[in-house]
Amino acid sequence: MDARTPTAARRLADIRRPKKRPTRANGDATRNKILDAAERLFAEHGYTAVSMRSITAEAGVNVAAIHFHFASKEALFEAIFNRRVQPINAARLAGLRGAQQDGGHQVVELANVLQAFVAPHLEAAKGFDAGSIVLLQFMTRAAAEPDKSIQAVLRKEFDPVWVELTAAVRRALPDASDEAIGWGLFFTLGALYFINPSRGWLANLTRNKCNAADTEAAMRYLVPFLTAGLQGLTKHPPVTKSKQLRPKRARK
Amino acid sequence: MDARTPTAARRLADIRRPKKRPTRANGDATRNKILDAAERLFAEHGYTAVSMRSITAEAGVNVAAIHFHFASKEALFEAIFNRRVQPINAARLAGLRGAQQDGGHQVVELANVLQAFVAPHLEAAKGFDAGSIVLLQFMTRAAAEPDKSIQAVLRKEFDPVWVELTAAVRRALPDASDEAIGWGLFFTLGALYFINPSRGWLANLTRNKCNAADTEAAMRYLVPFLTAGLQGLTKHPPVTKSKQLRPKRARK
DNA sequence: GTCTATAACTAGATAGAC
DNA sequence: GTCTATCTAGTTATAGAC
Repeated sequence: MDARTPTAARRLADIRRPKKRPTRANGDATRNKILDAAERLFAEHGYTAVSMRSITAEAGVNVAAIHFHFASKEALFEAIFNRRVQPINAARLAGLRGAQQDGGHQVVELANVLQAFVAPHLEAAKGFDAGSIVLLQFMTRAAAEPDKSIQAVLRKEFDPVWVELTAAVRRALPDASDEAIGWGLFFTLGALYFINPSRGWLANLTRNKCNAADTEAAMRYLVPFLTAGLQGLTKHPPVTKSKQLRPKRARK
Repeated sequence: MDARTPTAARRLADIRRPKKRPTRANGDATRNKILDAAERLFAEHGYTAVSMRSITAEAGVNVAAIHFHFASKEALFEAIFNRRVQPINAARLAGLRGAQQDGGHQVVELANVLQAFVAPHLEAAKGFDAGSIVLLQFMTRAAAEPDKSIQAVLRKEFDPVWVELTAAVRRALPDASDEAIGWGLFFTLGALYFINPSRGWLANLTRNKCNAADTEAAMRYLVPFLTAGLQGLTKHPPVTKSKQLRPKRARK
C-alpha cells in the first residue's frame, strides 16, 4: 500500500535529526504507555483479539519496543494484570482478616466478610473516569478469558484469597455445609465479575435505570444480595432435588 | 516445510480414484460434523482464538467445505448458537408465562419464576456426557465473548426473554424498585453464566466438594440462592451507602 | 532505548478442477 | 459437494542500524 522508499525517507531524517538520545526516564515512559494502551485494548476486545501491532499503534510506540520491555504478549498481560490485581487482593486479604477479628471475638457478620471481598474490586474502579472503567472491564474480561496460560496467571493470584474467603464465610455461617458454601461463593464470583461496563447490557436491558459503571450502586445492591443469598442456602438446606422440577424419574 | 509436488500427488490420486460422487446426504453429514467440531472448539478456546483451519482439522473436512456450508466464521457461530439457544429461550418464555398464570391468579412465587429462567439453560446440559458439558461451556463462553458482532447475535435472542423475566419478577416482588430488580437480575445472569465446567475452578477451589458439571446440584443451590438474594434486596432497601465502608477520609 | 526492515508464519476467504 | 492451490492481509518476533 505504501509506495514510499523507506531508505530515502530515512536519509532525510538522518540529516535533520536533533539527536534525541534515549534515556532511562524515556524508557519508563514508553513502558507505561504500552501498559496503559494494552490494558485499554485487552479490556475492550479481549486477549486473543488484540494484536501487538494494535497495542503499539494505540500507545504511539514502535513494534519492537513492546518486545524490548516485555518479552512476549503473555508476559505483557501478566504485567498489566499483576499491576492491578495484587493491590486488590492484598486489600481483600487484609479486609477478610480484619472482618474475622472484629471486636476480638469469633462472631463474624456475613455482610462484612462479603464486603471485604467485593469492595476492593469495585472500589479500584471508582470515580467514573475512563481509566477506572477500563480497569473493571479489564478484570472482568480477564476472568472470562479462555486462554489456559491466562487462567493460570489468574489462579496464582486468586487462590489464597479464596481460601481466606471460604474460611471467613464458614465462621459466619457455622450451619452451612461445605458444598453450600462452595456453590454460594461460586455464584458470588459470577455476579461480581459479570459487572462489566463495556458491554452496555445492564443499561440497555434496564432502559438506563441501572448503570454498570456506577460502582457505588453496584456495591449497595451486591452486598445485600449476596448476603441474603448465602443465608438462604443455610436456612432452606436443599437436601433433595427442587420440588417442582420435573418429577419424572420414578426411581430414587 | 512440505517438499512434495502437489501436482504429481494429484496425478497419482487421479489414477486410482474410486470416483466417490458427492451426495446430498453427504453434504448434510459434513455440515453437522462442522457444527459439532466448531461448537467443541469455541467452547474450549473462545471465538477469536479458534481458526477456521483448526475447525476443519477437528471435523476432518476440507478448509473450503466450511465456506461452502456457512458463508463466514461469524455465520458459522450464529448457526451453532441458534441451534442451541433458540430451544432454550423458547422453553424459558413458555415457563415464565406459565409461572405467571399458576392457578389463574396473579400471585407469582419468585422461586418458580427464577426456576423457569434458570432451568432450561442447565437442563439442556444434563446427563454428564461430554456433549452436554460442551453445551454449557459453549454458552458460557458466548456470554463472555467480547466481539461486538457476537454480542449482537446474543442480544437478539436474549432480549425478549429479559423483558418477560423482568415483568414476572416485578409481579412476584411488588415492593421492589426497578433499580433493585435490574441489579438483582444482572447478578442472576452473572451467577448463572459463570457455571462453566471447562475451567476446573469450582472443583479445584472446593477440593472436589462441588462439580460445575453437576447441573442437578447447580440448580438445587442456585434457585434458593437467587430467590433469597432478590428478596433480600426488597427487605433491606439500600437507601444510603453501605454502613461500614471506609469511614476514613480524615484528610491529612 | 528506539526504530526500520523483514523473517517466518497464520488468518479468513475463494477460484476452479473434479 | 469436495478439494487443491493460492490470494491477501494479518500475526508474533527479531536482527541490526542508530
